[in-house]
Amino acid sequence: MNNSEKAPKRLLEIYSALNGKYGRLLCPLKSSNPLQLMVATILSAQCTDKRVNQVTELLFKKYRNVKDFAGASQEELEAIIRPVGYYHAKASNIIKSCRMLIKDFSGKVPASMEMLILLPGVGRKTANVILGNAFAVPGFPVDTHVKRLMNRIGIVKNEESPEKIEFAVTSLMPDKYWTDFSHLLIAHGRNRCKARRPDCANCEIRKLCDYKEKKS
DNA sequence: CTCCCGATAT
DNA sequence: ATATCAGGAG
Repeated sequence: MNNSEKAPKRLLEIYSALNGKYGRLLCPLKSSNPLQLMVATILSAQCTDKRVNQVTELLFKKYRNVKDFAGASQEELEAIIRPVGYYHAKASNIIKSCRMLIKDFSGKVPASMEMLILLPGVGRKTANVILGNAFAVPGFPVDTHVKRLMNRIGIVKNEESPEKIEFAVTSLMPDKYWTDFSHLLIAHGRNRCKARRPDCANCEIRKLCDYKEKKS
């Protein structure tokens, strides 16, 4: 018994309390391969996964592989992804990233953080989504939900950077839990611990959380 | 730090 | 009308 065994206790209790409450854990982004997951995750910035999935259904019929995306017309790609917002930057990043995949990565999405974040439009959050969901490599993506919940629960204080939150959680929890834990936090953030009107009265982890709902 | 940006909920 | 959504780049 040492400190490294005691430290993860609180996060593992949260994990256990949430596990199974939101059905089977699935990646919210519909995709059937690493390339599609990379594209879908680039599109997901500041947009609901529901809308991303609506767009990708059409998108993946028109563009079926890395070469299709690398040779895509900027205008045609923008027209398809427009509903997700930031369409100019996202279309540009997808085309540039796929050209880089062909030029520098043998046409394949790399399975390492250092390589993934070299791709335009791919930061640590997107890279961790790809690692965890496409390659089964341990990754803990910190999105808006994870950031909000980790602050409310009290794992971190006062809106620390996503990177600090990522390192705080990954240092307190065995890597085998990271990907599933991120899915649990996202599901909980969407259904219960919402940004606007958190349902603390019915919260499964009320006892494990520092946040108290304000009564107006 | 600002900017990028459309669709939905409140 | 405003806040929010699986963020990232300059």
